Amino acid sequence: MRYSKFFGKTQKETPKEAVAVSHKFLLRAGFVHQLAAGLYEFLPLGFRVLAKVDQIIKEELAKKGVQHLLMPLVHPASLWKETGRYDKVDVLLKFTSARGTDCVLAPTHEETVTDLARRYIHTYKDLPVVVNQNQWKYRDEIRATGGLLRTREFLMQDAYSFDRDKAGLDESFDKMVAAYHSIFARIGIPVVVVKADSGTMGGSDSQEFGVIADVGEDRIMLCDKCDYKANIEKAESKFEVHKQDKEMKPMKKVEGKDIIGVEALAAHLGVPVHSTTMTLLFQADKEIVAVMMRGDYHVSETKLRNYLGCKNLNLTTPEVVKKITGAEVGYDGPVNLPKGIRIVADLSCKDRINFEAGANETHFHNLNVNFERDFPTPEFADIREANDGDICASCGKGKLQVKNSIELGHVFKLGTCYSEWMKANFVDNDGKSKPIVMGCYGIGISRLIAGIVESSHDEKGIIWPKTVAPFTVELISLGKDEAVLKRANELYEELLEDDVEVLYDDRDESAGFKLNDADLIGIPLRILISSRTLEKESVEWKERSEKEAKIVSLKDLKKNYENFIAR
RNA sequence: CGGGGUGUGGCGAAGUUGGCUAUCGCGCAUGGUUUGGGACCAUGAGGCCCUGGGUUCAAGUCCCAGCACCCCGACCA
Repeated sequence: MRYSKFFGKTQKETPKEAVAVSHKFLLRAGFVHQLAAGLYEFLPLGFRVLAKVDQIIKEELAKKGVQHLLMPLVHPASLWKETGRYDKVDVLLKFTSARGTDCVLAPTHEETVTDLARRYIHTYKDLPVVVNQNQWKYRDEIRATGGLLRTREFLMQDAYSFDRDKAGLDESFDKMVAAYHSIFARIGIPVVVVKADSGTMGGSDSQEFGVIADVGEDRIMLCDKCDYKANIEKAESKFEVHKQDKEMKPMKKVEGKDIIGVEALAAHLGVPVHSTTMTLLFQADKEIVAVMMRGDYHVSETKLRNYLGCKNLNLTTPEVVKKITGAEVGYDGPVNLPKGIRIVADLSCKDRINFEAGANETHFHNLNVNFERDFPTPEFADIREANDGDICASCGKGKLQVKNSIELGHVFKLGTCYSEWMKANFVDNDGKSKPIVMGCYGIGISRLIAGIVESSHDEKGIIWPKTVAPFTVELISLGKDEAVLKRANELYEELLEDDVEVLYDDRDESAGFKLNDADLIGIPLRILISSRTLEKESVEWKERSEKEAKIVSLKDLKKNYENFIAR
């Protein structure tokens, strides 16, 4: 392709909306254009990258026997009502067709794929099977951010496995995890795999594939001694145990007016932060639960939700707090709560003696509170979000470090929830009808592109890995010298003959202009011809990832190129 | 969903207490000089100053309403 005829040009100035590095470079270099919030057009450069990633994913999955298919973007609402997700998924865009049918734009495809399964899978002999599609999704996010990092409409690879039992699912799952590793390895992006929560998808044993980057919205914890890795929502750590009093002291009510935050409170009361207690009232489905957390930790709502086994979990409103405790928010405590309120305390609260807690009276706290004596001993559970620097629960030695990560892929063992909701059953070899055991596996393809840029760039622009670069070679001619232009044109034709994906910058522009554009676009190999190089029957050879260029003679070009590709 | 911010040629911006023909840089077109790290000269094209309403002799500028986009937050008691 001649750059002079190419659709989509570079820009010198960064559009003001771009904050994330990937967003800036992808816009400036002409890979994408923003149509509206969270909606992007892929220009020829961007589309070429998208197509390559798409292709790599399909090839790697096919190697594992995964079969490709394609399901619609528009679904009848009835399908979503079957699983109950019609009213539950808040990013679901609902609309009515011209014929008056209620429809949704698919944010994911469990419903349609399970519908296909119940139509086409009848016997255990049809199992196991894994199907995949790379299809657009629409999620009506309230807030799209960071360019391609979080869009409303995005291309996603989503595969679904069907097995006759749990053991089969484990096998399919492992196969898909292996496929994901080969996909990311082939693309050349370093991924970190962490344990994660399965969220509204349902299921268990979920793992996230992410790339570490400051702009990432996920926080993951990595142990610096062992290979324990987990999303912060799930991470398990050891809490520091502090020396406790031997004897219980009498409980004492003290004033702490207008003191916000545990640190200020601890200072005011003259007690260590770890002996303070936050008591939070949660609405867990229909039940109200009081949650006690040691002052130096925060509640992991994910852990709490999993422990309680509830679907919806929210903090109660200040009005409800007032009604239940009789006090303003901020003074809730476990003592004198109305009878029947379930109390769950984090493990870090256990074995404490003489701790602080809110007094359920505006402006007042209790000191020297004790379990059993002052209120019924609560249930204890790990509902704590690990702090940066906590000791790893897995090896007991290393420290957990928090890193930001961009979630690129997510795999879940769904089990039988969808097949039960939608009656996708098969007849097993014992003659009994059983629900199909499912797994699902997704990669955000458009987000992956942003992830690649986030993890592979320098101050001048993008550095594309060879496998997904929009072109493999950028050929640049410098100057107006007839001989140079002639040789460059010949070389361009030769490269095309050899099926090399080449972008030929044939524009009549200054050297700096063209070289800066090349750095920005980030094509892995740059071959430059000028009168200076032509004198020596050679070209300048510069790999985007290398600092220095070298001179390669024209007759050795092909050999060098073959080596470059093979590397 | 809460808070904050921004809307002016394709991009980035300036535009004072309301005032005369809406300004600058980049980009674009034409001609010429240049060509190894975003060259230069000359000429030129390109505007519903987000939309609607209002105030005024006069509105890019003030007021009201709306729309769009961006950022932060959305449990920390």
